[in-house]
Amino acid sequence: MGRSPCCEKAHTNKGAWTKEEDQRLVAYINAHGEGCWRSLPKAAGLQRCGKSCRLRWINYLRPDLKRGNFTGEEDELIINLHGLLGNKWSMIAGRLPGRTDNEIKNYWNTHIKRKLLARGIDPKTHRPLSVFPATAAAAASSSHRQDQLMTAARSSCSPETSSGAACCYRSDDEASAPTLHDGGIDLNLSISPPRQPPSPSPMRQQAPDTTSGEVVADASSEKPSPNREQQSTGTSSSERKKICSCLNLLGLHGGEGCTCGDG
DNA sequence: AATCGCTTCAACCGCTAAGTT
DNA sequence: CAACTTAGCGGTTGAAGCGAT
Repeated sequence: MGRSPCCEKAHTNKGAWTKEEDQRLVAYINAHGEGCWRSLPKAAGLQRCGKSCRLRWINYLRPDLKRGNFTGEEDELIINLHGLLGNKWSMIAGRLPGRTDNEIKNYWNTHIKRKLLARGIDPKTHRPLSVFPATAAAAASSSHRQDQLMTAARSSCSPETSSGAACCYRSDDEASAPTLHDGGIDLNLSISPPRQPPSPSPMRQQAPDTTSGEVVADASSEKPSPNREQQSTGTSSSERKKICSCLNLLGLHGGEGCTCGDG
């Protein structure tokens, strides 16, 4: 598989976006809809690569984004979904309307990981830590911020939180999220159904409903092409069904976005 | 008030999957 | 069928913000 250069690096801006750039991008997408990110910067008069524009739009400028703190319910949902799907941030984001994969990923790394460690749960395996949390955290994490996590784990692992109760997979607000590590759910699942219903849009474009009605316009008309199945690697229908049944157990079954055939 | 260390998060990078030629 | 092209994903980075001292 060939790999093309992302963009002409010579004449592209990098770093933080300015207000003007944001305005240009929003104006362009409002007028023309999403799609064809490669040519968008030029058409919109932006000195950015398409990738950067796409990211900026998806993570920051999209009008349907829900900004602000995550709720306790969202926390638990993320934890549960992560237990099922692993680091499939885009799939997790697909279950949290108004949240982006990047946002969830950041939130996971900065808040939830620590929260789980404090509860005595390994954030990677979602199982109770069998050794001192900080040690396990260090082993589990490949991040360059291991030391920071360890520090955090130590500091937040007070006698109260590190005692037996902390190992429960329990929400702070007593949400009724099912327990994963002892609930009989197969934690080794690594694939999941598509997060969005298939859409007649270019390449792997997301379903319109995640990108707000007014903006999407007719992105699909710009470059009609067959559907592209969700990127999740080689998901077989039986695997999808398996995932769906797990999501069902969590009360998260995909409904229209589900491709397992169960609806 | 100044400095330092930690946390957060927007943005970048490298890579893969899948459509197109 | 192979090479090319493009969108999208996940990991990582670094600047900015913030609290502690």
